[in-house]
Amino acid sequence: MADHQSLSIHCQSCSFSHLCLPVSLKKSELESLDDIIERKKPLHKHDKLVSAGQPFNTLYAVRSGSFKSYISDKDGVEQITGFHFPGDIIGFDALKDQVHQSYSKALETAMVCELPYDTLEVVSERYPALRKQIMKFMSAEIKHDHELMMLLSKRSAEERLLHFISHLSQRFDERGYSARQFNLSMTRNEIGNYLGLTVETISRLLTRFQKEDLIKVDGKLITILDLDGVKQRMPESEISYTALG
Amino acid sequence: MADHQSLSIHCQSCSFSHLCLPVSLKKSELESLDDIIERKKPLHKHDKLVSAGQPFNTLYAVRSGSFKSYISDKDGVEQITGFHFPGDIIGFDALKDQVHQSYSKALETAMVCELPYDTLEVVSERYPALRKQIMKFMSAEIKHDHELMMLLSKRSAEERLLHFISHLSQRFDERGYSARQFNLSMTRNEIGNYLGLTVETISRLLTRFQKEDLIKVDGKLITILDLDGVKQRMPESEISYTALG
DNA sequence: CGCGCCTTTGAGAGAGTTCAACTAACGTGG
DNA sequence: CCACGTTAGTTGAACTCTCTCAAAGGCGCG
Repeated sequence: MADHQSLSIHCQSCSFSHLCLPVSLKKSELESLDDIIERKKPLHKHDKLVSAGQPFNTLYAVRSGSFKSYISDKDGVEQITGFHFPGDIIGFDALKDQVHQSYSKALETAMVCELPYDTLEVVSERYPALRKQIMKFMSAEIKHDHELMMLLSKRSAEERLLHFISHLSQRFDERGYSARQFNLSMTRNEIGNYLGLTVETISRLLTRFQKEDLIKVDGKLITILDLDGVKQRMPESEISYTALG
Repeated sequence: MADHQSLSIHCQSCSFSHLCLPVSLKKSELESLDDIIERKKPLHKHDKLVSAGQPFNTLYAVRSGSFKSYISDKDGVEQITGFHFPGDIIGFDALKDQVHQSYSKALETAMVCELPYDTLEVVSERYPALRKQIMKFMSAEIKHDHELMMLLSKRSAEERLLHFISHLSQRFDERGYSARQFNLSMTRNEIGNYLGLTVETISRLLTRFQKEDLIKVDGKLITILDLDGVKQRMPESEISYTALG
C-alpha cells in the first residue's frame, strides 16, 4: 500500500521536509510517517484536489507546484482563503465535521503527498512529536488567518498588495528559491480575490509599484528591486521573530 | 492542586459542557479532564486574560461572561479576531511557538476554566477522544476565520452586520439564552473593528435596521423582530447543517 | 492559428470613511 | 450621592478610495 505509485520518494530526501510535518521528528518517527504517506499522480493546472462537501479522508502535503484554497457561498461567490506551496498542509478545516469545507485547486502542475488521516492518528498515538507537529501547523494557520483579517479589515489596497508580495518573497526564500525574483502562479484576479480587491486595482498598483522602482513586472514574473522599500511601506505585525516564524 | 479555588465546580455540572471540550467524552475521560482543570477568580470588565508575547502555558475555556481576542501591530492598530462566549476555547494561536499571539480581554465580568497545556497533553495521550476534541475546536476556528475573510472581503456593510447579529443570535440560542433578545457585551466600536467598519457605519445601520422593523435597538439591548428577514438579507454559506454545526 | 481568458488603462460612480458637533451614559472621586 | 470628566453613541456633510463599466491589447492554450 505504501509503495503504491511511490516513485521511490521519501520524506528523508525531500527538500521541503524542513518546512513540512517531518520538522523535529526523530529518525524512527520519520520512517513511520514515511510509511503511511502515499504519493499521488501529478495534478494539472485547474485540477481540483478537494471539493467542499466531500467526506474527509486525508490531509495533503504539497510536494511541488502550488494550490489555492477557497470557499464558496450559495450564489457562487468565492473567497480564496490561502495559497499553498511545497511543505504546506491542506485540509485542516475538514477535521471538525470530517467533511471538506473548501475547495483546493492546482494553480500549475503540482504533486502532493497524501496523509491518510486514520493512519496518521494511529501513528501519532505512538509518536507525540508528530501530533504536536500537526497541531502546530493548525495553530500557524489560525495565526495566518488572523493576520489576513487585519489586512482585509484595516489596510489600504497598497498595503495589502505589498504585504502579499513581501509574504510570497519570504515563502520562496524559505523554500530555497530566490526572494527577489519569482513567478506568480496565480492570476491578478486571484490575488485580488484573496486580498478583497478587484483585478483592476491589482493591475493599477503593480503598474504604479513599477513606476516607483519598487518592483519590476513582466507578466507573471516579479522582480523586487527595493525589498527594504517594500517592507517600509507595509505595516509590521507586533510580534516578529528574527529567524524562524 | 486541582482543588485550588475550585469552588466545587465541575464539568459534569456545567451547563455549557455540551459546547465545550467535554463533548463526546466518556465518564472516565470527563473525570480526568475535570481533574486537571483549574478554576480561576472572576475577571472584571477590561481585565486582560492573556497578552501577545506572553509564554503559553494554558488554554482557557470561557465559563461565564464574554471576551474579545485581538491582534495589534507596531503602530497600535488593533484587529479583533473573535468574540468568545461560554464553552469557547481561547489560545490556539499560541501553540505554534508556545507564545501568545493575541490579547484576550473580558468584555464584562467573566470566569474561565484553565486548561494547563502540559497536563492536557499527557491526559490526551491516554484519551484519544480528548485529543480529537481539541483538534476539532481548532478546525472549527479555522473554518470560522475563513468565513470571516469572506465577510470582510466580499460583503457590504449591511450584510456584515446582519451576519454578525444572526451569528450572535445563533450562539446565544446554543447556550440556552434567547435567540431573539440579547445584550451586546461589546461596544459599537468593537463590532465595527471586528467587521472592518467604522463606529459611525454600525450606528447608522442599526438605526436603519430599526426603522425597517428588522430589529429593535435599546442601547446594548437588541431585540430581533424579524429573524427570517435578517437571514434573507444575508448571504448563506454553501455548506449548511440542519442541527449541529 | 484563432478564440478565450488575462491584463491594462480610462472615466465615472458610489459605498463607506473622515471630520465635526452634539448628546447620553458611565464611573470616579470628592 | 452628586458633579464632573471621560467614554460611548448618534447624526450630518464632505470627501476619497476603490469599484464598476467599458474598451482595447496580448498572451497562451487547444
